[in-house]
Amino acid sequence: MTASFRRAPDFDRKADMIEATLDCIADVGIQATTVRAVAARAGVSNGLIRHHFESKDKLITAAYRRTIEMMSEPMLAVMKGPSQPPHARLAGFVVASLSGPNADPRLLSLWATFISQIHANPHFAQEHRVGYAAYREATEELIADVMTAEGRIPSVQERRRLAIAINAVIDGLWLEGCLSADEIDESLQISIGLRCVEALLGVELPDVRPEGKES
Amino acid sequence: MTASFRRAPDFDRKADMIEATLDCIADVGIQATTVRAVAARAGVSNGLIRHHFESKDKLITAAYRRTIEMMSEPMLAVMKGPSQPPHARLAGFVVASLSGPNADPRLLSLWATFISQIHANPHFAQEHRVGYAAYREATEELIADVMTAEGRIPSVQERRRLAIAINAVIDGLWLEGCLSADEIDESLQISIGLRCVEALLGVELPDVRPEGKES
DNA sequence: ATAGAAGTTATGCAATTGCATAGTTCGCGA
DNA sequence: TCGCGAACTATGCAATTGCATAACTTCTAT
Repeated sequence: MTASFRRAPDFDRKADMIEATLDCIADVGIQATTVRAVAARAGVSNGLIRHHFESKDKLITAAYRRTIEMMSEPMLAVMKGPSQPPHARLAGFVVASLSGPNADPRLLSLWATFISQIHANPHFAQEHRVGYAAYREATEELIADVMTAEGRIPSVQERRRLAIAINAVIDGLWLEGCLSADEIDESLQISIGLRCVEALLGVELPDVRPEGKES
Repeated sequence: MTASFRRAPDFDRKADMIEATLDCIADVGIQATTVRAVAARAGVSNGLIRHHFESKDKLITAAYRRTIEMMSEPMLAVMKGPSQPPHARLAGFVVASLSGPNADPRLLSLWATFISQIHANPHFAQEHRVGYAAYREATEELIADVMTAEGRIPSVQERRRLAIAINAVIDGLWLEGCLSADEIDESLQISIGLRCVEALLGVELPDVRPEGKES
């Protein structure tokens, strides 16, 4: 009966559990993601999860929030990163969206899991709406900056139309890339993305390589 | 104890159960899609499902196959429909992919559910691979025909690159459209899709309206 | 030091779930 | 018409699951 344990010191154990939840969902699917399975992965007792999260639903919602956070990271890095000319910034965004951690098929599994439940779970719908609005907002800004630098100030409708189109291209390429990561070359995916954006905006973008290493 | 029932006559009761499964998944999510829930929706006893399907897993797999079938329908309609000039054919494909039954958010829920399980369930991976290969194959053909009609015969790499890009645009727009069906206008989505394809191929496409009604 | 608060484990329970089994009813061919 | 196979229902069971509870351990404030 001796329950010897070490109390989680600095880092937050909650984060551990959320990470274990994501691992579980990505590995065995949402159906097999039980409280016990998550606890086993996190290396804690199942009771502890209940101690930190009000319910399983709250745990899953937290996992969704974390997923949105992960997917937004490349975008935020570009927005908050060192100030660059608009064209380089947009190109950097495209590259970041299609490579690095974002190109991980695991992320697609997670994303699809939550998206599939948006209609069934009202909490998810809210999380999604907020996250996606911010995403499109940012894209619109990136695009508008490029157009303005070209001397072609877009109307509100034009801004929106371009943002929808470019987001669609990037999302679609991300999807395809993750779905067949073994057949499709990542750099090909990136160059297609850049060329599409160039074609849609009628501009020329600088050549940017992943990880910020420029040629 | 009286178990009065009508035997399913002409139409296949299996199809009923698959449809009920899809309804269930779309409405309440894969987690709440139990054999009993499906049986209730189909208006049959839960034992009957087991009678027609070897296991729940087989039922779900059948539901996935049906989903792929539904999503491929517009594509097949264009491919097998009345022979049209290549440009009209491609435009018709874009329109069909972004409107009609394909634009239903319910379809996105179903698709996302299965996609999210591809990694966890080997059967799904197989179903996906086959279905998607056929899809890309067909797109490549449509595109190649257009390019050939323009007198610009594309190389194998060029064909593939264009197919990936155009598929990505269509998939991405479909995604966005389904995800925010209430905010985004369907016809705007279609016109963006057509303009994107035009930009990517460097061609001009005829104006096509949904449901095959040309203007 | 020491008490109290919070982290953590172990265990149990009622509800659910997939599947099995036995029995009932229907339709069709001989 | 009659019998037999298949469609169908009803019921039960073992395993699982989310959650509750009780007990124990560690940390921190005083």
